[in-house]
Amino acid sequence: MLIAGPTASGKSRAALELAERIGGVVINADSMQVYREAPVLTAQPSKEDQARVPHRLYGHVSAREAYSVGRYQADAQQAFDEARAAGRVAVFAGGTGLYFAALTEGLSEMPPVPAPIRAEARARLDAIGVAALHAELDPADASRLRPSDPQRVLRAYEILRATGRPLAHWQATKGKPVLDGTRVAKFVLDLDRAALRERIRARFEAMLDQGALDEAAALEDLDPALPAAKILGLREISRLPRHEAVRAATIATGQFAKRQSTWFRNRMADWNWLDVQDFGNIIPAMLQEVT
RNA sequence: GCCCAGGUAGCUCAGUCGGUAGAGCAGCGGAUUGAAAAUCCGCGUGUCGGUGGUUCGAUUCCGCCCCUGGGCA
Repeated sequence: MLIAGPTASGKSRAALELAERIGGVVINADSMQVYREAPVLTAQPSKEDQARVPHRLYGHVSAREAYSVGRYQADAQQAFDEARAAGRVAVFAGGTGLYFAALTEGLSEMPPVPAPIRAEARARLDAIGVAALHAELDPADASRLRPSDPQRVLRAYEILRATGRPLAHWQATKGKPVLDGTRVAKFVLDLDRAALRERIRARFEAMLDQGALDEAAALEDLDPALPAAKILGLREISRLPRHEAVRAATIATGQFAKRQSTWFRNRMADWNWLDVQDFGNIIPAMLQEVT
């Protein structure tokens, strides 16, 4: 069972209650909840909640590592296989559209890029700029990537350097989805933007009272190039007084929620959409889909 | 009470020598293949405080009123 939804929409709670009812195991599908050092800031399920039902892939890697969709796909595959072997239903819950794509659509097979090449590519990007790096790409990649998109241009450059072939070549191959051949029920939790923003604000206030400042302090020296450095609220907490941090983090998180919604609305249009406004109906609606 | 400054987009402000206005932020829409809580693309959403006057035409000029901030009493 797949439960997607924007941040603060109540996915974790829904997944927990559903898993309890059907003897399932909750598997994380969120790119930031994998980091062990920031359970509060990334809104991971509490220790108590995780004790009620088996949870997988929450805080299972260090924020000082560079995690990725590729690693997620492998981790998710293993967690899923183990759930099945144990005779349990896998309940994937999270807000990362790309991770769900890895589960249901699969990623292209691609060789890993060695760390030295990644470092070198990054240095070159910093040295000559995105547009110039874009000009060095294979035409197949250059034509489909904007010269203003540093992240994708960098990725294409890395792959070209590491494999000698353009990214487009690899992306033309289709990999096997984690849930290939599995019968899945897919749900998107929905809530109107204004209400969501208010929940985000209230949740951030609560995070500050539950140790978010200590988490932020402990990650003060984190390499800004690492994915975990992008955890929402991290920068705001360490640089601003409380009320300004709340305001800034709420805005940043609301903007993120909007991007999530765009993905869900356009890429998960055929999923089962449930309004979180009346949370009581969600679990029954999900159970009805399963039986 | 008097004097000064100001009232323009959700916010902070620019501007129109009279021809109904534009930036940043916020917001909205879209893309999304190993950094995805990332990265990128697109879109001004407005009784120009109110009301009279002058004018072909007023957000702009003039009068009065209201509101905000500062100063003097």
